[in-house]
Amino acid sequence: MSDDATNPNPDRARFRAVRDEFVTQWGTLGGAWGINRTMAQIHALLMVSTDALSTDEIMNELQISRGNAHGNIRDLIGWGLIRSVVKKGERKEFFEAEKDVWKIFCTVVRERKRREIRPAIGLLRDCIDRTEGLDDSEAVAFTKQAKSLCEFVEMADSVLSKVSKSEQSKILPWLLKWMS
Amino acid sequence: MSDDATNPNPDRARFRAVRDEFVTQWGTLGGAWGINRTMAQIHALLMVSTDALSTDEIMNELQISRGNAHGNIRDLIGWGLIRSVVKKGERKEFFEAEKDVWKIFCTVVRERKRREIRPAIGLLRDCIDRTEGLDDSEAVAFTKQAKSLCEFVEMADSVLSKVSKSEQSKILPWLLKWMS
DNA sequence: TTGTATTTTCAGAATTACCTGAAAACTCGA
DNA sequence: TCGAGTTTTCAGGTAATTCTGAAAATACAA
Repeated sequence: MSDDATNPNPDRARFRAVRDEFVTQWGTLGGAWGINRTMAQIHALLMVSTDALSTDEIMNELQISRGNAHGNIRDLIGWGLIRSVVKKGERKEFFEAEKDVWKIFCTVVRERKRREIRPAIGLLRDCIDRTEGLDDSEAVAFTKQAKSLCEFVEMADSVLSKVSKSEQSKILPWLLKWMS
Repeated sequence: MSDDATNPNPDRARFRAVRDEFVTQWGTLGGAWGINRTMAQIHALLMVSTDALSTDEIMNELQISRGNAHGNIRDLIGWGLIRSVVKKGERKEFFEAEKDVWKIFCTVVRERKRREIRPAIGLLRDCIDRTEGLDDSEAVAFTKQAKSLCEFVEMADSVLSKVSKSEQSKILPWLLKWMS
């Protein structure tokens, strides 16, 4: 009898251990960037999976509840980082992540712009509008600082737009050349 | 009698209202980027203050406890975003923020590189080392994806290093030209 | 329609992160 | 050395977030 049942490919076991550590740590890192830990873990898991996984498989791999898995999967779809796929002959939904790192980057940039950078610009412009011309030395200093911040954030916004809309093959050579 | 006591410069009151909203909202935005809300608020407050503030003044402005103010002030100093200054004739410590937006940006980039990007690179390299050459198709795919991620993060790290070490006056014109 | 598989929802539980306030430690002039 | 002013610490409390699990809703094949 083959020992596959009791002792399958040992390399697979070693791989699993590394993958699990990767998923866990990636989740922790996500936390530092304001991303829900579980959401980052699911994303990590799908990024390194060769095939699409069902909600149940994700629940099992990460040892989380159905509700938790479901919500974070929906959030990831909302971010555009994963998509649902159908497997023929299966009624379940399966999920797969975009694997291309440059595309992932562009997606994250686009969403963060929309969710956080735009609101920040709105806030700053509003603050400037409402304090511009006030007769108070502190107010004058405030407006000046708000304008500096606004200008900077708007510039960052433009740069990110350009970068995330361009082709990786166009930008990378530029950067590498410039960085030398 | 002048009505200064009962009705001081009304522009100052309007300014205060806007400033308070700015500080509050900036704190909320910080949350989305993994930054403690109070820390972001203190930073916002000091960024738009004309003079350095004491711990007690910060406590009063933000209505927070001494311990909370103290800890977050120390964290901001740890990030290099604010510094303590001495006022002659005063025993208290006062704090002021760097106001130059480009310098703030460079400081944040430097710290985030150190605290999060470097550890991410460490994790990825470790995962690659430990799965390279394993005889398992999933492991091969994992290693490949980890290499892509690692390459990307290392590139981002280099770019950020270059940008944050360069002069604003050198980078900005370049960016603006490139973006046109 | 009916039964089964699957997804979605959400109230309450659990966890985590954050904050408070008071006491201890420290600083420094007198 | 003393004492008032100031900073630091931290045990315990609070608030915010995240997670669970079971029930309800939905989808679909027969």
